[in-house]
Amino acid sequence: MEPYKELIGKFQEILKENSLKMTKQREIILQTIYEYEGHFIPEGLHKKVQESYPELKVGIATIYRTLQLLESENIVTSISFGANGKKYEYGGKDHHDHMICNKCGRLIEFCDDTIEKQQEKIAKKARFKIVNHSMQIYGICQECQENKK
Amino acid sequence: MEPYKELIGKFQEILKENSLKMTKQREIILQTIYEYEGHFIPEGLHKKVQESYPELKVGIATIYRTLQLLESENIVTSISFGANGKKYEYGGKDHHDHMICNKCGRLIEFCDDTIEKQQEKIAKKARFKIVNHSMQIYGICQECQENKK
DNA sequence: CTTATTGCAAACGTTTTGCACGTTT
DNA sequence: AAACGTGCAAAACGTTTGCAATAAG
Repeated sequence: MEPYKELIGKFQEILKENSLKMTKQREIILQTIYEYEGHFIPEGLHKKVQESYPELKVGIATIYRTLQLLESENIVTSISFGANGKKYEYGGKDHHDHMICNKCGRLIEFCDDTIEKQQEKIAKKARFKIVNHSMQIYGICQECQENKK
Repeated sequence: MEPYKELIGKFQEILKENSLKMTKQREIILQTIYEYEGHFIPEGLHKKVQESYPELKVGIATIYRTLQLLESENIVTSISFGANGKKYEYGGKDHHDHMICNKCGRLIEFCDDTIEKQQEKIAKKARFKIVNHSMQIYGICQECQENKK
């Protein structure tokens, strides 16, 4: 995975290009996301940031504003859950999709070239310009199948 | 497409199995969904129901409660838009996935056998039991590409 | 010194809930 | 009669916004 140094350099470039400023908050948020294992929700990120840097009193609004910025730059990606908000993850890994367990909520990652290529074909036919895509398979994960009660 | 008579029969069975009751509201909502062309949001469904049966004063809560029930029985399916709610559609048609225009919000349907089969392969490998799946391709639809400003 | 960014609290839109009243079984 | 469903209003939820104060360029 991309080293943190590279990531923050890329972020600084993006900021410069858009006449935005590098702040302590943005740096901490980026770092916390980079170090986050797996998927997270804005509130969880907020708690982690507050725990690590209580003296800064980072507000939840800043978390949301920064996530918006990072998502628009494809540094993080998100999956929506209707009224239940979004889950985010750091996007520096390879592209992948998710299987989502209906019982325990776990996200299992996968990626598949055949599907990726097929998507491109479909979009081309409809003259649809792909920006992004996501695919979810819902069901029951192996563990929950075994723990059935 | 499945005739309405069959649909309502199926619905009545589901209700009986779960010791739920058939009400005027549930019937009207089911019928309105069946007749809905394309995708809808809960508020739109609510308006349509109210217009057709103003004397019943169906509340938005009943719409949400009924949609929950119908979705859990796979009679409708939904796509989430994070904080922006969900779009629903009647699920009695053949399975299909969506391309979603980031500009105008339009949903374009497609379906593809290659992808469907590939999904099954992937799930089998992970011993994940598929209940459902959904796939979205985000981007810009043809029309919005032409109307670019 | 100009402009962007922040935290806070209030506002927002969607969805859910508590409750007394109605309806279905 | 018992159990479930309803409309209503209020609450809850995740998210966004207005604003005065603060910090970065």
